[in-house]
Amino acid sequence: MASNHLYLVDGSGYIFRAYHQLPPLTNRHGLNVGAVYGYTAMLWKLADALHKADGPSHLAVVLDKGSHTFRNDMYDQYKAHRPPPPEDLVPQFPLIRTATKAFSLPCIEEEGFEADDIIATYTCRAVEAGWNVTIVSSDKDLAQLIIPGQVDMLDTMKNERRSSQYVIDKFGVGPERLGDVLALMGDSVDNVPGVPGIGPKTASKLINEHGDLEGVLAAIPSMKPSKMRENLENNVEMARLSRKLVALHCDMPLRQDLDSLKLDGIPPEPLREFLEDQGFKTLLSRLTGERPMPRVDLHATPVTDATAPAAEVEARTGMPALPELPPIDCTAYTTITDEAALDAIIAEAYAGGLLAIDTETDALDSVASGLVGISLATAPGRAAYVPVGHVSSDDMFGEKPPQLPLSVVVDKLLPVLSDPAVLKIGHNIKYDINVLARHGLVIAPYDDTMVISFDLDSGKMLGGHGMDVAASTHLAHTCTSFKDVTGTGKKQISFAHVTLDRATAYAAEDADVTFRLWTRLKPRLAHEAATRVYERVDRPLIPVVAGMERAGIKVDRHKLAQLSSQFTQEMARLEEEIYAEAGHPFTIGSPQQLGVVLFDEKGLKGGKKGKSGAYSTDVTVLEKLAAEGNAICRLVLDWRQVAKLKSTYTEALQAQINPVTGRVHTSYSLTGAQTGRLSSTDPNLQNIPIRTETGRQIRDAFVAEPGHVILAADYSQIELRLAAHMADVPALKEAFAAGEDVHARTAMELFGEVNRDTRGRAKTINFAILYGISRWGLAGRLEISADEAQAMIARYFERFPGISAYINETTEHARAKGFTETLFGRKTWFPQITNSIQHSRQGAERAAINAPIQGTSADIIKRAMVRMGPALAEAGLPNVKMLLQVHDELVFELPEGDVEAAKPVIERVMAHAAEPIVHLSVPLGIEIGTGPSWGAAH
DNA sequence: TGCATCACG
DNA sequence: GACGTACGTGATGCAT
Repeated sequence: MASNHLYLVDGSGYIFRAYHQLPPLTNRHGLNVGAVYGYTAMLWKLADALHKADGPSHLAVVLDKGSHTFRNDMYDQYKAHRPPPPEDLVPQFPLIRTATKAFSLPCIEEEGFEADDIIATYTCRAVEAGWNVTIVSSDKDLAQLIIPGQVDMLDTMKNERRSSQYVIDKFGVGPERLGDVLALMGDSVDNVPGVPGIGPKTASKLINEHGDLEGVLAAIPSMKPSKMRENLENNVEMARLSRKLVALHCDMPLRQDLDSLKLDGIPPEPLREFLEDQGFKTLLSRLTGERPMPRVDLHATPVTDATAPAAEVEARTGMPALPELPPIDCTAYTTITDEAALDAIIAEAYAGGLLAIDTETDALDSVASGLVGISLATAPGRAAYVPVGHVSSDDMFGEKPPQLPLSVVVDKLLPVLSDPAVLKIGHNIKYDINVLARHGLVIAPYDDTMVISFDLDSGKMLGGHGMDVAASTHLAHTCTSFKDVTGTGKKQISFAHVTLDRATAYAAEDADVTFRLWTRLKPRLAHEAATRVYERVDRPLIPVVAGMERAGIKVDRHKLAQLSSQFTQEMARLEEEIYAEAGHPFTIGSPQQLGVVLFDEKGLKGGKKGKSGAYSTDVTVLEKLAAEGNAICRLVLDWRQVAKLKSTYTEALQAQINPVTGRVHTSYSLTGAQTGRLSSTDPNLQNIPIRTETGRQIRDAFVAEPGHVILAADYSQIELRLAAHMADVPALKEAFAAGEDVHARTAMELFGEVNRDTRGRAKTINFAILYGISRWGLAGRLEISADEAQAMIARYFERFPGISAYINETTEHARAKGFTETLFGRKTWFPQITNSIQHSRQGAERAAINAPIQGTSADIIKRAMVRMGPALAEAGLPNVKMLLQVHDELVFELPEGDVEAAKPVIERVMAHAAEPIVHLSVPLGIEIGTGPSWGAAH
């Protein structure tokens, strides 16, 4: 028996939510239609489920009409505090009606009645008739209507069906008692008063104890005296009124009967016209069947139109549009296998003064991999591939393809690669510098289109600044993907096994694309005031970082192995104890299983969180439970720490030791962090433990060669110093100038006394300021109430007035211009800062507050790195090698005998790295330590 | 592949 | 009408 299933769409509720959660979108009339688009896509999805299991057989959209309802007659404050809808949402209301009509769906609205009551009435009628009902809404009031097995709710934005279990999880009572709980809680949005001091937890507790609201009110005299009893006594009538306000009414007059809501598919014509008018192309193409149905990701931010940048750049900077480039043709490239052809392209490079270059290797690691081929481009479309390390491919039956000997290619390229008259262009040229350095080749001068792209557009390019993203953004070109050439997974082959024609098409394209990118991006540097940061900070850093990667750092394998076995024993011991506490073995590393053990089996209270609905078992939760005396939590915390150290550090690090050099060579990304910081991968040497004693032991495995020592030099409190300078805070500047303990000084200003507690709190607040504070966040960190946190922030701003001005000016600038700048002019873009979704926007604001500070710090240490080599050489210390950078720290390896001479040079270079471009009003403090290992140098 | 967790500045 | 609580990273193990 096919049963009827009625879908009731809460259109008014949906549009508010869609407005805040979906990206803004403009139709051809210039109207913002983001919410309408979301609504249209949702209706499409619902209508499309017609006849599917759980899909609708009947459907109606219900809208609010007018603002005065019988609830206002009951309580004049009802919904009184609600702010007027945002300006660009208002014109979308009528479009909702238009959209619904375009789908030929019934649209129900009654003057003087709220959508909720109409939905309730239809639900009751349908239930009486034995139908199933799905209410498409996320309004918690409507959850009162849920009936297990017959009525449920659908949240289309989270793609989540909600049954009575959802109500029980969220409100502690079933749908039939939800009204009583809501009445006690009140609702600040609808201005339902409720009872002060009673939130969801207390409300559900009371209702579960006393049955319903009247039961609770009747029980007041038997309650023991408390603030809560007092609140209840004083608000009996308010509670009764609230109960009436939240109650849903099933007796509204219905103009359309149930059967008239039948859904019979959607006539295409009015819909097509509507979609065309609004410019909803994706939906339109689905309607006309031009393209297979792509999955619409409603949350995706629209990507920059690949053809737009030139015009956009022109509009923004006045830079004239550049001439068109010829189309990219991957079949037009040549494979160079004889000397004459190589000579010819080198001659072209000399003639034009430009040579784009890209190297292909047999692995991703620039220090360990072998050279397979080099591609060269001398003009857009004019590119060639020089294979040098290809071996037999599958279809060549073991025949090695013809190619020039590596030594010949190296000899021929050597002069042009270092010729000052030929600019070499690479995309991530650090990689090529390292690969070619192992064959004695030096590249100079050079440009790097990846770094240029980063210096122009940091924060704008969602997928990073790699070749594929850069090509599609700036050239509207989709590159041949590496995986298309080499395959993927088990079938993946090394580039050395790729046939020459395929290799040429792929590799020469990269050189061609690099050349084209340079023609597009290089001119923008000057027009967008990014030349200084590129030429004075980032470009000169490239060979310096390349050198650090090649140098690597010596790691004591035995020390790591010894730690590993120590950790293994420790874990085994903890495991046993944990299993004993739990009563059975389980996978401790599985947060899911751990959650079951702690919260279901042992009954600890910790609640669920996160959209997956899983229990959270992170440190903050476990620490709290451990402090309450739950032994198992402390054991799990200890186990986690040791497991982390073992898997991420002692084990993985041993595997990363290069068998040839006996050292670990990390790879730094110059474009990975939006603020301008470096990042480190394979392995990440910027997160080696230091905060705990056990973890610190890992640093002891980073050692110097015999006769040498490790020297670590740190900027002390550099970000706080920069904040003091940039926000112009006299009290902080004085403290730094006098060499005082700034956190203590802050504690004095805020609390009037300095002790361990106040200094610790002051330190937290100082950091909070750098990260863009919210009272909620600070409250959580300090374990105080939001009000107290608010008072503390107010006091901070009062004592350090420059700070609040800095925050306001920085966010204002970011909003107006779209980016922030460091003292050296490095830009970071914040496209989300005008996002209509509140939390996206606020996230961008916090990041914008932090970026100038973090970014200036990055600029300074980068300048120190650039100057360090020449300064040491000039001081007669060529054997001092810079190995690592960890954001505010530089790590060196040097002969023992050089230590005393090197210290003042390193100190001076770091302390004065900002000059002469920037003069800081605070000194930069440097702390230096030395020892046989990295651990000992701290 | 996504999520949770945790290592660093 | 609901959200989710500090900035910036990268690596790992589990579960799907």
